[in-house]
Amino acid sequence: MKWSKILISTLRESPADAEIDSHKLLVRAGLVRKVGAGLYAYLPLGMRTLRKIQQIVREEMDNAGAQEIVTPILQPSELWKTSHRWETMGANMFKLTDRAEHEFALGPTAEEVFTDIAKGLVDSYRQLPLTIYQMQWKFRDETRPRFGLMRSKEFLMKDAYSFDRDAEGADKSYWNMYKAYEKVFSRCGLKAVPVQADGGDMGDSLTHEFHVLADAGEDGIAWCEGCGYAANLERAERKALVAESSQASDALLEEVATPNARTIEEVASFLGLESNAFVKSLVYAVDGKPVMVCIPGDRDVNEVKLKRFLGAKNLALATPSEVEEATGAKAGFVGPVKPANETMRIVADISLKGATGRIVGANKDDYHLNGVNLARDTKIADYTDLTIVKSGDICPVCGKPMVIKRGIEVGQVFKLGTKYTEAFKAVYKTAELNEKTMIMGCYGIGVSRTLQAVIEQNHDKDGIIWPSSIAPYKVIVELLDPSQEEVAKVANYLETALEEAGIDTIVDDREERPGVKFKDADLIGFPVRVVVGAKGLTAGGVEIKRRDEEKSATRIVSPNKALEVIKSLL
RNA sequence: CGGAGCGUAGCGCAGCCUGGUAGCGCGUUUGCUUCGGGAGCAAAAAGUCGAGGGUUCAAAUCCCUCCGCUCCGACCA
Repeated sequence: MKWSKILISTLRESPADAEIDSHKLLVRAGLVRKVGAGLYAYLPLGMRTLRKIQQIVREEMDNAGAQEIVTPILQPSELWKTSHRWETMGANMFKLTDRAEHEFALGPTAEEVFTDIAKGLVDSYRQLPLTIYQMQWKFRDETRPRFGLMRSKEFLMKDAYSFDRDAEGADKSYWNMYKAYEKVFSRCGLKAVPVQADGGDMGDSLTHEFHVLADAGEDGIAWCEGCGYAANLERAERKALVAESSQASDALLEEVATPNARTIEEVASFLGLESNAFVKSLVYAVDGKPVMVCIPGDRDVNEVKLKRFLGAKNLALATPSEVEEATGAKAGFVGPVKPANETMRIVADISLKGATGRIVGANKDDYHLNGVNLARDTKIADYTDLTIVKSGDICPVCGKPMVIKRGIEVGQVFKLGTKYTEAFKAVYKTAELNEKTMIMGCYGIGVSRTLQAVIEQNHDKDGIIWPSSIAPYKVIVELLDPSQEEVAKVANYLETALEEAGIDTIVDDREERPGVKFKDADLIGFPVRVVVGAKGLTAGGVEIKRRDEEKSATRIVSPNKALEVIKSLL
């Protein structure tokens, strides 16, 4: 294919609205073009790579025994009302009505549709297990789309759903998909690591996310170099060590005036103490009731863990007036010792169990309490893991210190149990003629996000470095002097030979100076570059080099040997 | 949704404070020269200055309203 016949437009400068390298390169290399916030058009080069990723996903799904179907983007509200997600997902969905006032959503995911299909089409245990999947555009009303394709309102997702007779079968389906995902990402040239994740509203607890480690990632991951433990910070645990008391355990309660010192740092510097001597107390509004949460002063609450532990539907920090009503003091001076609302539930982080000699808010403006023994002085109902893991925390598996990394989530596998099949009454007949509810799993890959993640993980200062499996074209032939007959002849010969060998090739036949062509080739990142020019031909042939090699690695090869050499480099 | 910033040619920006006929670089088109890592010269096309309203003899510039975009935060099956 000739460059001059393809809609390619590269930019010398980065677009002003791009922050991270992969986003800048997507636009500069002419792969996509922004249509609106979180909305992108895929241009010919971007489209080619997107299709190659899709093809890899498709092949691995098929290899894993999954069957491809496609379901409508426009989904009737009834399905969502059946699972009650019309309300719970509510604001994240694009909802619309037709002229007859029937309600619809643009599908943000498709558990409901697939469950409904399984309910309708699966009658017998003989039809199970079944895994069906689709690749379809998904829509989510993100409050803040960002980073190009990374978080957009419309994106391409592969979603698969498994239906099994029993828990054992569901387990098998889960790990089958898990393995297929490892293959997908490795074939795309990505180093993606599976990490334990939180199930959110989706179902029971077994779930893994596949992350591409990158500083630009939006998720934090606790990572143990020692044993390979990896978990999303939403879920990550640590070996909880009860922090040593900085003061005598039999210290008596003492009220200290701390005027205008609200934050832990302010009080600490006021009293000349370390922040971990403090117990941070926060009041949450949990399904309409106040709950106080106590954690070590140098830590943060993990609201995901808190929400799960409390079994809460809605959870948010209490408003200033709610805080005063519950404790009798303004935020900054609240604590677990005798709050105004004596029946308020108080929960504490596991690392505070048995803690003594602490400082807490006194539930009285401008005062704190020193010498607090939590067991003696408070009515804390539960001690459980409620904090966000920090760098240096102890791995719950092997006991070594962990580090925090950033990751881009490119896929997730979930065990759903019967959450949807029960709601839809998706049952099958067993051999004994009983009715049984199918056990479900769901498995997603962000196809368009994967495209960008590959760039984030494979680029340098000059541009993208495509893995050859998903490059828009595997080979670029730089025809340096299109007007010179001999040079053009060699380039045409190579184009034909490569295309006949099934290798996508683009010939840069533009009337541009060599420097421009080299810069563009590096920017777009074709895996192999073949330079055809008078100088090289005089020196013995064409010049071949991989994108990830230095200039000095260039090979000079006679045109009739070029195909062989190129194949060995892909 | 809270906080901050931006909107001027396809892209990147200046001009705005202090109102007076719209500018620069890149890209595009034409011609000549050049030609191995983003060439030079000459010429040209391209903008209702985000939209609407107001103040003024006069508004890109001052005021009001709205819209869009970006960043930080909250949110994120």
